[in-house]
Amino acid sequence: MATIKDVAKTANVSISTVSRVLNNSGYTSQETKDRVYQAVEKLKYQKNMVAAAMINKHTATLGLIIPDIKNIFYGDLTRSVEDTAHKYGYNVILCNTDNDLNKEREYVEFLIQKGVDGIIFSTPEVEDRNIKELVKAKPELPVIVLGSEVSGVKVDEVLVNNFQGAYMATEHLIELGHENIGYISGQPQSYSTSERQQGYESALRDFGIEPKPHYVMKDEFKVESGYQQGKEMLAREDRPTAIFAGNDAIGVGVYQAARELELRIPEDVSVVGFDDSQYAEIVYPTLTTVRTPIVQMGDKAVQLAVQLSEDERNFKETITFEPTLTERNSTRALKENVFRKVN
Amino acid sequence: MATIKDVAKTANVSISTVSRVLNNSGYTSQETKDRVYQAVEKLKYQKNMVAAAMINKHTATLGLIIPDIKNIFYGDLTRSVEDTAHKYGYNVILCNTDNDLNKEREYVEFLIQKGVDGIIFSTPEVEDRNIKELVKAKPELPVIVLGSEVSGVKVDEVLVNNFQGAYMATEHLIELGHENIGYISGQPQSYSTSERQQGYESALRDFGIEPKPHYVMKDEFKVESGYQQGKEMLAREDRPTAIFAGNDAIGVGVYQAARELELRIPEDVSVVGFDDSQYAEIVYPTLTTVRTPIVQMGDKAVQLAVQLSEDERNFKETITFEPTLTERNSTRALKENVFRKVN
DNA sequence: GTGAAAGCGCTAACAA
DNA sequence: TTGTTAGCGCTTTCAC
Repeated sequence: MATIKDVAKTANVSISTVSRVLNNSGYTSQETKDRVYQAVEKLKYQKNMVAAAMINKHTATLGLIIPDIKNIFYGDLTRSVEDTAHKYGYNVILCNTDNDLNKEREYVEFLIQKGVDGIIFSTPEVEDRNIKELVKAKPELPVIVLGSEVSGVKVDEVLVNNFQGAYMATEHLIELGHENIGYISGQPQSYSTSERQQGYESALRDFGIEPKPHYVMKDEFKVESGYQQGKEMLAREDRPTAIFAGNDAIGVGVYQAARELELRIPEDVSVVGFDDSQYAEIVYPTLTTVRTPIVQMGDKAVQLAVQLSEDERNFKETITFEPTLTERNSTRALKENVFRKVN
Repeated sequence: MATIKDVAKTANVSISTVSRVLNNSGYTSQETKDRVYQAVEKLKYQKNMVAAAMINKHTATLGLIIPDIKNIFYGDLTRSVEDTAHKYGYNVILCNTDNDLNKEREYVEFLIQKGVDGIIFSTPEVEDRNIKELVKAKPELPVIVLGSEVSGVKVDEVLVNNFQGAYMATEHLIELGHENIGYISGQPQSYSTSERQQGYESALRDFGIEPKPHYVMKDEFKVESGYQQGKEMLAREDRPTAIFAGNDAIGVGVYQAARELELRIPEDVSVVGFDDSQYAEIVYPTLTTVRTPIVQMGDKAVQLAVQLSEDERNFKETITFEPTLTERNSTRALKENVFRKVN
């Protein structure tokens, strides 16, 4: 592979001149510029970025840490992150942790050794000690947390308003006349799970409905988990007439459970999901769900990372995006709405 | 950040000694080893891999080029690739091209400048000029093509037997008594599309059924495309009683089309997909589909890339994996099977 | 405007 | 067994 030396030689200039024209730094005459570009062309020279990175301390690479790319939510997120990164001239190294903090730590170390310019975490844990340690150990490294808050340290966060989303979902159901509304969600220790629960309960109370503890179940943000929990909740004597699922995958699991119990959706049970992932449009009936503006969020996270690494600004900010409700066909009016907002 | 110099200083040895113990190369006494490790511990030293890479010409990074990570097929694939890469101590840089060859070229250049140790292409194009150019320009760079053949150049390929998979799908349908079987598939120029078509037609012929050209449609490997094509094909007077979809996404689109036309699956129309992606288990009824051993394929691709980069072996090989049929609930017997294999 | 030279952090001869 | 030294390919002062 041709190096800068080769270019210098064939262009009959010094390597510093080559560097200058290629990086547009310092003065160079048009004539030498031309000569250099010709040489570059001729030798098909490509800059060795690892050599450059050694000096610049800039690798144009971002790390993205997620639980699992097979999960379509993270597919959408990753695509958005990669797209904006690419727009800014960065690449992204993908890391799947399966929510395993040890695996995550390994990845973080590796990324640091490789000199990435920033790390974007999209991990559902509130108590992520890796993030805390990292932020303390390397305060100059841009760290963006996407989708959840981390307790105890200040980092840049880009969030969706989970409370509001859950509130909207629940409110929608209440306005349709539902009173017995279940909440089936994912990891109990996850930020989203608890924020959404608060929104759900808050909506219930605001309409004068007392939340029932046995209408709340939590396990994992997965189809299988939604199925198991759904089967249990829908098999109850006093089964809810509507279920607010912590995410779309759980919603899909609830569909399966309902089908097994010969309950029709939405006739016998309404369901609302969260995320507005691809699942929502693929299932039948299509799933009413809370839309997380995932593309904008991924975009913003990368923007922050890039700014942090290039401008070295350093105020930790929290940016919250507002969700919207996407109404489809998995909910229906139970009866005329008898509930009115009391608070 | 602590450098090797700092470690050398606090351990009271030379930097080459530090390098030796950290890389387990050459002789070092236990005592110095201990001292070095202590210093490393104390300073929380992490090796700067970009400096090392400059000498080694080894970045422990692989590039993975796919059309779109949002497509769940590539989600599964990417996960498998990343997992094995991680097992071997490599990271993967993800690149989404949207099948845009210009975008792909950009990525390839970037990856080369960053000195990746290999590139895995999973692009559906047979005529990918980027791959051809790359292989010619840098024959020493490990290039693995995953899931499709590239005409005109020798590269390492890991494939699924598309012909056989399509044959099995079609045969399954024929054995169920279907004669009028449609084939709705993706990009006409894609390797998979044509291989699968051949398997489909071959099965038909082997059972004495003449393929009908108007039962074959091709557009894109997407839900929407399956829906549009499905609507058209199922609206025909002589609509097929079964459809072999080029992949699961198309199969899902066919479901939607059938629903719109008030055709029941599998009562009125049977459908078989390809890939055995997550979609297959989520839709209702669950989708019978040809299972691509995607995990093993991703795994193998990485193995090859790693071997190629570390051992510098260099025989271009083609590894073909055999698909299997996963029977679920989207197909049913039309009548007693009247077809017998004639060839 | 341009070139010489130092040095980024590390590895690998080569000496000792 | 350990240290000295020469680079890897590039950027960037600092002279000229």
